[in-house]
Amino acid sequence: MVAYGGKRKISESTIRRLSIYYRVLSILEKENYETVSSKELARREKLTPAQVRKDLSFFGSFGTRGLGYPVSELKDRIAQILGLNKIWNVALIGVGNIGSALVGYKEFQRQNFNIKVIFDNDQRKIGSNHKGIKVSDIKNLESDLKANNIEIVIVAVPATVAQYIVDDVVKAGIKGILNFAPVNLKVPGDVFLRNENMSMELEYLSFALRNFMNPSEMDEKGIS
Amino acid sequence: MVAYGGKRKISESTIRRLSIYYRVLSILEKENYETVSSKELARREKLTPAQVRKDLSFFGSFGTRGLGYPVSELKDRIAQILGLNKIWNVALIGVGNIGSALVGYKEFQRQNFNIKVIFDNDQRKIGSNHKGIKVSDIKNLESDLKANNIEIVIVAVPATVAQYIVDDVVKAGIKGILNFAPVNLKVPGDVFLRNENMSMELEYLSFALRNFMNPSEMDEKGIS
DNA sequence: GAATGTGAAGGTTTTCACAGCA
DNA sequence: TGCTGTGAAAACCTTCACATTC
Repeated sequence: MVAYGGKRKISESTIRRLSIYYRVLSILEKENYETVSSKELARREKLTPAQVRKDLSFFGSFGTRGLGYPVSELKDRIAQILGLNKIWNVALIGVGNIGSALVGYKEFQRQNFNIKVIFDNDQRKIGSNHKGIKVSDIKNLESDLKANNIEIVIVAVPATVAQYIVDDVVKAGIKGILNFAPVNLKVPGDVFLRNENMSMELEYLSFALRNFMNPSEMDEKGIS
Repeated sequence: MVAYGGKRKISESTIRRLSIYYRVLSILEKENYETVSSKELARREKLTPAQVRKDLSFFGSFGTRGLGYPVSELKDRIAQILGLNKIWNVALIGVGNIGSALVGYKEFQRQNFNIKVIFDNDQRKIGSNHKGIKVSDIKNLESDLKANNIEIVIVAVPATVAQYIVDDVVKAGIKGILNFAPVNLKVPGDVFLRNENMSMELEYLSFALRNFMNPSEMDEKGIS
């Protein structure tokens, strides 16, 4: 949970849904909608209207009774809340399989996450170009992070070395880390660490297919 | 939530944590641990011992009082529960940025998710080889899915075409879909669909860094 | 009339605390 | 004694329902 404005507690789920609202509002804006109701917003993402209203109410009163929410304005407000109204300087460590996919990931760019530096320890990769971004030697980590005013670091290195890398990243003063390695990393109390585990959702599918005949069963009877 | 064994309700979070336990148990097994307590399991992943015990208790009594859980046995039991004790035949649609990263993703292989076929609509890619897997023409989707006994399909195509692709995948009788496109897809009630949204965690970091000085504040006071 | 904003109710998940067993 | 397994309590999250506003 999260305290906001010194008062209200905001759950992780609410923040995740803000991301979703932001995406839908971007689409609605392109489709030239001026306003949108909580009902319509909910329908588009299989949520409930009450949930949408409650989520938004934690941050203020953005709607008009009888009318709904102003699309562009709400989108901008959410961008502000999520911190998407500024460009984030991001560094990527590791241009292996996953790393190179992230470099070209359109969604990051669209949301103002700007990958400015890439690090690797492979001499064959160092100095080369990945979509216009030069690959730096991991040896220069601390100085290059500072030189580029990096605020967020994405770690896409093998699990075996991830902790060492993260230790160095922390030493360089970085406070936000996104980790793709399947390992629980230790960071000091003043560092935000999030993990992205791509096989978790596949495992969930595996569990579901293995144990149930169809999704509705998961809510109801179930089998052994 | 999920009903299991016709009785107990199991939450999505519990299943996600089973994935985590499975990973930790694999490591403990390699480190030659014979048993592990809920306390140690919790410590390694920043959970509580009570949580670990409760999660496991939904599926049976695997531990010994006074001693803990047998590592290898528990690992195997969880594999069974999650359906990881069989090889899953997986197809990947779209070998763009993300798609090509997934082909070589070690974690999938390690957990018995076997990408057998790759589809694309780009003539330059069709026929070529990606890490030993031939890229098929998306036109042959239905027949190739059947010929390879595919059970799970990973969708890694642009958001604009994802719904059309998924419609075809559903028509081919596939019941498990993992979607990487940032869009809410519609599937019939008998199909399991999970979404992987890689920018969501980055947005969460952005929110946290924007609004709080450090993680502990998120649980306590908070600022505006 | 239509749709927000929000206390209160209802439901779910986590934590507590302890009985029970090796 | 040490640690599991589990009802009960606490914390948390979602939904309801309605007063309020445009």
